[in-house]
Amino acid sequence: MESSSYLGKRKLMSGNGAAAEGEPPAGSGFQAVVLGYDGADGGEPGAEARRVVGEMDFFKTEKRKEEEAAAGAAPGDLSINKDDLTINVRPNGRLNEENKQLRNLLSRVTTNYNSLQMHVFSLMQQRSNNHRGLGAPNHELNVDPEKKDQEGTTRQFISLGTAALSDEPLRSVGGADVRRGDCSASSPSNNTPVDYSPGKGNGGVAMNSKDVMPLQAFDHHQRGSSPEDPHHAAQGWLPNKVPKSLPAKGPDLAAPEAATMRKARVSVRARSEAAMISDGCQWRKYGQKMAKGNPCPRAYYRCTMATGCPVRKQVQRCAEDRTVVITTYEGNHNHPLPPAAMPMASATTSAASMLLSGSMPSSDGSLMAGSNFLARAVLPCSSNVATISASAPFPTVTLDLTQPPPPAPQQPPPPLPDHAQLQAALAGATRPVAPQLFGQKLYDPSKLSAAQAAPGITNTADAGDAAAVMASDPKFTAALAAAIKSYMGGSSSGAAGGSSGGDSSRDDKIGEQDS
DNA sequence: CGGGTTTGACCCGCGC
DNA sequence: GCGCGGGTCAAACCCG
Repeated sequence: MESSSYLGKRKLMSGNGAAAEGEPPAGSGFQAVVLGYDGADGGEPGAEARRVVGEMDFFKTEKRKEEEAAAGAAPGDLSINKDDLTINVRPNGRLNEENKQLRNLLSRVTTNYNSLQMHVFSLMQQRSNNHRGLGAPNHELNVDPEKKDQEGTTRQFISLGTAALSDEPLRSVGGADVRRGDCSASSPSNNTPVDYSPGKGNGGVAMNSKDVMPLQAFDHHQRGSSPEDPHHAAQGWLPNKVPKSLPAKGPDLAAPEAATMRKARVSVRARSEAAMISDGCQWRKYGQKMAKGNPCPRAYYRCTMATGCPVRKQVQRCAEDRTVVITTYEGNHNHPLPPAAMPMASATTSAASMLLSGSMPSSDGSLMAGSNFLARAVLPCSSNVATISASAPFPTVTLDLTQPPPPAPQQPPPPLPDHAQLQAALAGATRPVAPQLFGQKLYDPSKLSAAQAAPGITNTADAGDAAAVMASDPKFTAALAAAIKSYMGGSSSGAAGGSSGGDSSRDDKIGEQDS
């Protein structure tokens, strides 16, 4: 194992080296989560990272919702207010804990939803500006770069909040001793304005509304798995073999659950001619292998945005339809997240976290039922986009963006000129929707050309933008949540995870077919 | 020359 | 115990 990581040796040697594997940038105490960095902008991580995005305090809103939910909830009650939607669930009394989880779930979903929508909004705005020239006269959305930056930062906060929120329940899931009641304390939803200074409740990383946002992760392996294992903590990314080969890594460490959580994956299916969709992150290919049952090779990538980033992803074309690229994410980033990577990051993070929290062994039917109900109520627009693989070894959320969307749920069209195209993008994510219009450039139009002219990075332009689009799709998140809920319900009813098979990303999926 | 990719070997878990 | 398949390693190679 002392081989450290490949990255450490090869690429990160300078900073991390075999010896320098002190600790992940974000520290091992908590897990910063991010998915993605704009690789297309590639070569300029610093510059990219420096881009500031706007800011908007969604946490307050989020917190308010939570508070409302909590306040309105008499002991034994769960009241959830979302806009005009009110859900009252009256569990059997012993579900308080689960109520908390539900609230967290709701928060995550809601926040993520908002985040994604904001991002889409931003995309459209950017697109609009780009097309009309940045000086588009007093369009209400046409703001100067600085303001844009602020907005972007806001978005980051949003996503950060999502991640942070999503983290807590996971901890609950992960450890028996989790600080369940700790949720509010460690999440950004404190009284104080969002403050991510180091050492603050969320174990945070100083952000100061600048640059990229570190996200707390749903990935527990580092935080949860073994604080007492310095190597792991320092390692950054854990070779799969580690957990596998350490079955009893601390008999007292709730190994099975931890292992399961650690392995949660989020798979995204999208049509793309490019070899790989760009999700805003920089990746380094470290292997390729022919997978059984698929003539197309599977490529293995590792995030290279930061030393020791544990995130990996697999890219493979679908055997049945080679126009479909299946990207499977695993792990959480341990470094700040650039704006361009936020959509995918938040989506996948939420997906994994929801899945993980939902797969809680102690879950009983009532929780499942409640969750399902919740999901359907809050996310009425969910379609059969998200599915969850019940096949072992690891729970995998599959977001299928290749399928035609169901009858379009009415979405209040933003008063934007090019809204039609965006709508199309959101509706389908099936076609290479105006790929050149969206994507990583959104936060800094001036970088557009540079970004596009950045070859040599494992990133592809068109597919990448398409990915950004799909990741921005509210349905993306909604369907995901619904699918997870559905999955959870199925699991609780005893039909859980009953399959086996080779391709973990495709077989035996329990999908969200209704709603 | 630095950084990324390729590719065969190796390790490990799992099923038979 | 053995074989298979997934995942990773790391030397060799490629490229700008």
